[in-house]
Amino acid sequence: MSKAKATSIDIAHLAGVSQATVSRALRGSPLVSEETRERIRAAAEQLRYKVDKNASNLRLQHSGTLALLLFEDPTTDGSNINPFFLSMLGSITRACAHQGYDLLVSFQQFSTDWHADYADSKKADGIILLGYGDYLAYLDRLEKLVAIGTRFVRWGAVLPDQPGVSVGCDNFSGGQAVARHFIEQGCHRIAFLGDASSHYPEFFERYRGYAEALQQAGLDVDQTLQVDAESTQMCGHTAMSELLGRGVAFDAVFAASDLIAIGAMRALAEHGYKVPAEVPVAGFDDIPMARFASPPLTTVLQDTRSAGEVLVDSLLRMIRGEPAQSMMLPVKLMVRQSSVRPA
Amino acid sequence: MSKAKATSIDIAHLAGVSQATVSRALRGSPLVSEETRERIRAAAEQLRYKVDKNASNLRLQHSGTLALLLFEDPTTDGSNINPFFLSMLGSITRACAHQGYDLLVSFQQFSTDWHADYADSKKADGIILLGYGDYLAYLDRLEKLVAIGTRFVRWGAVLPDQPGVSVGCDNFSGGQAVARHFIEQGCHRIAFLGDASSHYPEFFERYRGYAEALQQAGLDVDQTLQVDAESTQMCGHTAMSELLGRGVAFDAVFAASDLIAIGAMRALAEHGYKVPAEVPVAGFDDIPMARFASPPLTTVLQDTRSAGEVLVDSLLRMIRGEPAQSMMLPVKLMVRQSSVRPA
DNA sequence: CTGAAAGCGCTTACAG
DNA sequence: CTGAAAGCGCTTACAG
Repeated sequence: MSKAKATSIDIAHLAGVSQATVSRALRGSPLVSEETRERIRAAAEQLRYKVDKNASNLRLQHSGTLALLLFEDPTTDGSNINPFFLSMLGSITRACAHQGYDLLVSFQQFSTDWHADYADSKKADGIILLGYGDYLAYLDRLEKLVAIGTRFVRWGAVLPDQPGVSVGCDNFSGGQAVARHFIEQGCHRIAFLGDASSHYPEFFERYRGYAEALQQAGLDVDQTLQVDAESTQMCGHTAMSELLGRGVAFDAVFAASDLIAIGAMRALAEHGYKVPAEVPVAGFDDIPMARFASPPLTTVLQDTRSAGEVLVDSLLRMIRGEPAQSMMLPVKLMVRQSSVRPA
Repeated sequence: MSKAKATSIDIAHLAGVSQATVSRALRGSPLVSEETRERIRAAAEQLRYKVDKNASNLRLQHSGTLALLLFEDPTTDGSNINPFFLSMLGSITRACAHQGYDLLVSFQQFSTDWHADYADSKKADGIILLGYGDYLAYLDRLEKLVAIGTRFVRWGAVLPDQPGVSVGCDNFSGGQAVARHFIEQGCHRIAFLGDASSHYPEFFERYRGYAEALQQAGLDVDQTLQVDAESTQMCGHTAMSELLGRGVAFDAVFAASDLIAIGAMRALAEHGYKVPAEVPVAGFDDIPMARFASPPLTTVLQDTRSAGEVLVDSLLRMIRGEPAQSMMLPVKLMVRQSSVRPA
């Protein structure tokens, strides 16, 4: 199609210098005279020369690339990615660009033996782990990663004694804020839709915050008001139907994620309940569609923008051999119509 | 942290063979006896060996990687990526994984001199171009890409005589379908919100489809019913306000994208108009939040899933040196509440 | 300030 | 079926 790509030798010939000098000039070494450098730059431009990254990386023993591994729970229908992760992906991409790193994106089946392939094969200098799934099943993989010295950060619940570095939001406070918001409006029997066990620590923290708020208000934490659900609309719909089927009284619904909340609202509507007049509802995440739900969904904002920056910064710090710690990001209750009973 | 990564030489020593044989065995060459191969596989596993991609790629002169360049219009607020592109990104990622390719994701300022850096530097074997922006300004870059033999596909309007390979949906038919849907309900003065010039060919095709449907129905195409807007909610809001300010009569609104439609619906609500009772509205794209808009938004589905597959397949075909052509994907009108006047 | 040379870790003709 | 050797295109100590 077009003649083969120019190499540094071609530039050297054109500029009348050695190949080594071309490399130095282009990498900005101070050992090259301005005059020579200019000549080389011109030659490089003329031949549309670009440093071969494979050769350069091989020599430098690094890649200038970060890998983002997106885990998806295999139980989801697989056709659409959770919008929360998509927006994390957007912010991580931006943060990488800012730092001059490339970002390799990959979906992983939770079952595959993914650990460290990217790092071991030198395709990436470090790894960002993103996604839900059974945390306990995932834990020993993390430990293995730490053991072999792979640099990685993960997004998720930030708990004591975790392997590696984690970045997550303050799920506990978020759960607390939602529960308090309902309690302030006089709700006493607040249902919780979402898994609440150490298998899903993010949801569990939200649940713990919710339970704490109830107890502080002198309210019971009633197990029959909790229904397991993973983060999809369908699960939300199912869980809500399940709750309605139980026949227990409740006066508010706290869904562990926005997708669950949206599914739950649909179930409520199908059963003839009015949100928020009869049942106030709140979610968690503040995905883009939350504000466009009907009614607009009260939720807890996870700031994906700063989350992406913190993830990338922490990882880069580890790559440079600097210390990096786990970090918990603040959340913010976004009160919208779905949770506010008309006066 | 941990000892240096194992190389093929380490494996060779361990397995008692030459380094060349290790390479052959691991690449599945038939020139290696099963017995030897097994021994090597075991040694590799024991040392947790992974082929160094930089070395391998350098030798093989390819990268096994595709680059996705996401252009964003610099006039948007920059904090959030268009959800439509996000879902394209999701589907492209999946398609790449399917084909065993890695995906490098990068945001590009429309102004930067992006062309072919990824390909020239051998970081990627081919490029996928995604994003709006002034098409005319972008055209000569495409031509340059073609000239230097870069393999790429772009998502966008599929027009005659375009440089390179394009994949896009049938915007014309989509626009036509929306207009007809309104006309069937007796609407005569359908406003169009969105740019309608060759600078934005996707919107323009939608507009042309709309105009064609009007003419076929014997209706006027009234220029005062068209308002420029880029694909953001804010622009939609502004455009709708502008239209209302003009004081011209209209009985339906066709927004060139869902984001525009959602912004327009908010403006309509602020001005006291009921959708769809007083003004039916439709959008384009079918982004996830469309069905959760209030009322749920009638729109034109672009099948991002197959779009991603077609983009990746076409690019891979080009990389293999096979012929690849531009392709137009079918669309589907999704009728929801926002466009249907109550009887 | 510049050049000759070694070497990063692979893959694959070439020879056996 | 296996090994010795060349070479992919860089970067950087070493020598001048």
